[in-house]
Amino acid sequence: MTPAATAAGTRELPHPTRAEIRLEGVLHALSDPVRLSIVRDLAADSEALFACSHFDLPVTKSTTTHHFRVLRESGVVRQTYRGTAKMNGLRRDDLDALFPGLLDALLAAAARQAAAVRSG
Amino acid sequence: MTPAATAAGTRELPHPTRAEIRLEGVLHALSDPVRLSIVRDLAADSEALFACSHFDLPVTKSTTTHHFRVLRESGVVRQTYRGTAKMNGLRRDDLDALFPGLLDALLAAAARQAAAVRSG
DNA sequence: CTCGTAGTACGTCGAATGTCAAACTACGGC
DNA sequence: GCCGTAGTTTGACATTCGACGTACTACGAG
Repeated sequence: MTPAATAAGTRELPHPTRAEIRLEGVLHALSDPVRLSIVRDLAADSEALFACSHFDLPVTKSTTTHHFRVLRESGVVRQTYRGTAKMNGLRRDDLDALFPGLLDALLAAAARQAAAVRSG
Repeated sequence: MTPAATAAGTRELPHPTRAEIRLEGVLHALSDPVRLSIVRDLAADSEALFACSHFDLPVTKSTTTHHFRVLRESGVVRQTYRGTAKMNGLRRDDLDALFPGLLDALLAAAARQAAAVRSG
C-alpha cells in the first residue's frame, strides 16, 4: 500500500524550501520552551541526527510529534525517516543563509538565560 | 481620582525588570508581523520615542493597544506617558545586556526578509 | 507471520491569541 | 467648563495552541 511512500524505504515529509521559511514562523517555533530545548540539543552536535525518541521531553509522544512538526513546518529542522526512527537535524545551512548570525545569537541567548536561571 | 497615578502628570506602567525578561517571551512578541514591524520602526531611530499613534498599522486602536502591551510586558519596549500621548522606546540596552547580538541579528533578519519579499 | 518499538492521526479540551466595536478615561487647549 | 485627541477597557468572537489519550500505521527482528 501507498507504494510511492514506501518506495525507498523512507516516507517523505513535506518541508518548506529555503525561500519559504518565514522569520515569524521561526520565532514562533522557538518561542515554546519545549521546542527551544529541542533546538538547543540539536545544535549542541550540529552535524548529528537524533531520533525523536532520543529527547527527554516532559510531554507525551503525541505532543512530541506535534512539536517536531511545528519545527519542521517552520523550517527549523529537517526530518528524514531511517527505518522506524525519524531523524532530526537542524537546518543550519538554510537558516544561516537566510538570516546570518540569527541562529547563533538565539542559541547564545538561550544558553545565557539557562545559565542565569541555574545560578539564580 | 486615583491621585497616585496622576501624581507627576504621568500614569505609571508596569514593566518587567531586566532580570525578568524571558527569551521565549521576546521571541513570542516578535513572532507577530504587526509587532515585528513596530520594533523595526522603533529600531530605525534607536534613541527616538514614538507615540503609538505615529505607527501606521493595519489594525484598530484597541488592537494596537494590545500589541504594545505585549511588547511592553515581554520587555521589548519601554512605555512612558507624555501628556496624552504614550511614548514608546526600544529597550535596547536591556536586551543587548541580556542577549548580546540578538536584537541586531533579529533586525537584520527582518530587514533581509523584507528585502526578499519586495524583490519577489 | 508475529510481535514490539517508533511515530502518526484524530478528536478533544482548556487556555491564550488576534481582532473588533463601543463605551470610557486622561490630558491639553480654548 | 467644554471639546477633541490619544489611548484604555471591556466584552465578544473565531482561531490557534499546547496538551492529552486512544487507535492506528510502519518498520525491523525473530
